[in-house]
Amino acid sequence: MALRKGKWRPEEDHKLICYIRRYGIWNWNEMPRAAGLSRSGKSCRLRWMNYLRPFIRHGNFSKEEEDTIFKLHEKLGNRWSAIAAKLPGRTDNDIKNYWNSNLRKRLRNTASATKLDGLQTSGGQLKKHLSEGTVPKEIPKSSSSNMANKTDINQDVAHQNITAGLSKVSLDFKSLQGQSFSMEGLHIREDNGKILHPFASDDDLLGFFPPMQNIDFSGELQYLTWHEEPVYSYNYQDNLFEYPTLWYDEYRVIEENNNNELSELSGEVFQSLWEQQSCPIMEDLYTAKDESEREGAGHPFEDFSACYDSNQLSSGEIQFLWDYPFFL
DNA sequence: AAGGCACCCAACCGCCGCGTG
DNA sequence: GCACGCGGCGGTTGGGTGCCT
Repeated sequence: MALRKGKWRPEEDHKLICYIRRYGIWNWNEMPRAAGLSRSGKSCRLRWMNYLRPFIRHGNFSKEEEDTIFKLHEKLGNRWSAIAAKLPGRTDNDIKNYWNSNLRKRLRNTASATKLDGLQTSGGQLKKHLSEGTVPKEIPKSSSSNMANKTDINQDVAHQNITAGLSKVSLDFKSLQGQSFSMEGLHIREDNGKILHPFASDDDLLGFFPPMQNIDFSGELQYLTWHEEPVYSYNYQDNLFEYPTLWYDEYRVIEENNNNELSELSGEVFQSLWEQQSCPIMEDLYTAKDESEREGAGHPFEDFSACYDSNQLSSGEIQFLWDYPFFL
């Protein structure tokens, strides 16, 4: 099949995010096929690394970030990935683009202004910087205290990234009976002996699942983002975990009333994209198993039923291991 | 209104380093 | 030591958009 190129469609993003959240990143070249994507592995990797993975921010570079980029670029040159490593949430591609479209231009202006001033340009320093495109911008002294605060915040974010790097939860199997939970904070809900389905209104104990038709999108749609929140429920009648794939949508609608006043409406929507399907939780346990057991399988998890042992489950401990963090 | 132009940025391409057999 | 495959990186491209004439 011919590989698709160009802009990523929303449904392709859905597929990639869903796949990585369930199975993690195991091989970029094989992944597109397993995820049902007609994309190259490189394209998938790029899309994930630059746009889809958690904690990515786009646009609106702060003054502190700009200063940091200038400073690091002076020190490191065009090593965008090294610069990005110092700016949590920013990708090398974003920084590179921002540099090429904004900062470099500003730098040139600053450089010419300096030249015109006829001021001391020590030795061939400016010439060297200009040829390398690395003329440093002066860092305002007044920003030093702000920088210190920013650094602290960034360190916190970095710490969050590290601690979220591997999600691991152990639970006694029996304690899960009759309950539904998600990996995000383990939101446990009693189901009174019924199999939970988040869209069944009588199960909506916390009011988290407004039906789609009650959401008013009549205003100008400012943005509509989404992320998947996997919610498992354990069906103890059939001794199966069920894995209804959910999409947790965040939306924001800006509306203008008769007085030309803008008001904002925001909220959340849960939506199930596919039929609820039975899925032994072992599918995820399999991620922790020996790589060699996957050999020969067209898909690393297609043979997950081999390690599904209900006897062991009903008396043992459930352990969830994820290669990738769940979104906070 | 239409064409030309510059700019932005998402995505592609080619190269390189590293790990593995 | 060598070949190969994969992932990462930086340079570059090209489509979309907005501004100017």
